[in-house]
Amino acid sequence: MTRWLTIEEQAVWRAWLVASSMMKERLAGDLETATELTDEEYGLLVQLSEAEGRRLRMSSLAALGLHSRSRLSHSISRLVEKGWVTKHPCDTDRRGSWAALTRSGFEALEAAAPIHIQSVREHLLDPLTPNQVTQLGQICTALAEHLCSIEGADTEVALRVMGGPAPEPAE
Amino acid sequence: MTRWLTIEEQAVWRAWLVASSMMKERLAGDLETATELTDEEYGLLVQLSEAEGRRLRMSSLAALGLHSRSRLSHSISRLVEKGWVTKHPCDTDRRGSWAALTRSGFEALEAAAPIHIQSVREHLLDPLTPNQVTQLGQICTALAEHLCSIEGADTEVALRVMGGPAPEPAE
DNA sequence: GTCATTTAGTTGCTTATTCAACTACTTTAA
DNA sequence: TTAAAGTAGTTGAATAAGCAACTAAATGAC
Repeated sequence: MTRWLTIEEQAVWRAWLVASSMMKERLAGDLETATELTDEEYGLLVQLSEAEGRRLRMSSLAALGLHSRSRLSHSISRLVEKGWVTKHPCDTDRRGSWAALTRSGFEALEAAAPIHIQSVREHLLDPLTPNQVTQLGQICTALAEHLCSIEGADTEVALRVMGGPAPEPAE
Repeated sequence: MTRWLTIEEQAVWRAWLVASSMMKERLAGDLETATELTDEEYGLLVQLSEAEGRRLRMSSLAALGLHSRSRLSHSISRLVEKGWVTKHPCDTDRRGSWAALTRSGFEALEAAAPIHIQSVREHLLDPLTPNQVTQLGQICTALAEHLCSIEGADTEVALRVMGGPAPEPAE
């Protein structure tokens, strides 16, 4: 027998659903209207910018959970066409290849970062009390831990790595 | 000058990002492996099921914020092909049309609902303390209110209406 | 060594999403 | 009453995403 949601549980679930979907849409919108990067591109470039040598193996990039392998391949090709990323072969494993951030990719990212940060502040942090911000951090960490454990992913990696906010403002 | 995020703020933002994207993916996955409905289809059918007479005008459906107008048109066509929805013209406004849930659409939804509820419990509610569930509800409501106010949407409608969990178990 | 497996990554095909243009109807207002 | 503007919804072409099949290299068992 199914245990249905109580009114309160339903309200929490719907609030979560609405907030998370609107948030995603809003942040993507802000980014895309004010910069030359889409949300998706921003995410990938951030990953590259934060990696050692500003480059990552395709597999590592895929493992961050942003994309399926094939989607990543397609997306990176587009970034290469735009001149923001270059690819070169890996010499320790000749199947592999590196995706590396170019100068102009980094500049695009630098230009976009303030917009993005501002947007996160305005829509996520500022509407909440300082207490709520703390609570939200704990709650989302707990949820992420649960979800990572289920699919055998490493929470530390997921939280350190995904969808970060900014490249270092200076080199 | 950009005011960058503190370490703590960054952690909150990333935890939110990771949790919300993994949650979405997980719930969609659970639904799609255990039922004949995709996440998107489920959302649309739920809306119809909860509406007066189990039907809605295309415009109302679009206004719920799930989809753009054109995407909705395409999606509904697919649902019609699958026999879960029918369309008929509106007589008070001859530009308009109704999308109505069919018997078999309702049955598909009924079959899927317990899976979905179970999934929401398991991944969203159960990993949190009762206190955290309450806090999360308040936080997400605040965020939804903020986001709705920005885009002139009605929070009440958004929270009442979007992506609900279930049709009534019996007629 | 060599054959089977696994891993890295790409490609092509199908399906879905977006964007802009379009039809058709309604409303406003002169 | 009729022209202008707005609203409801669809369509088609372009772009992106997802899936399955594929190449190529590495690993592992014997």
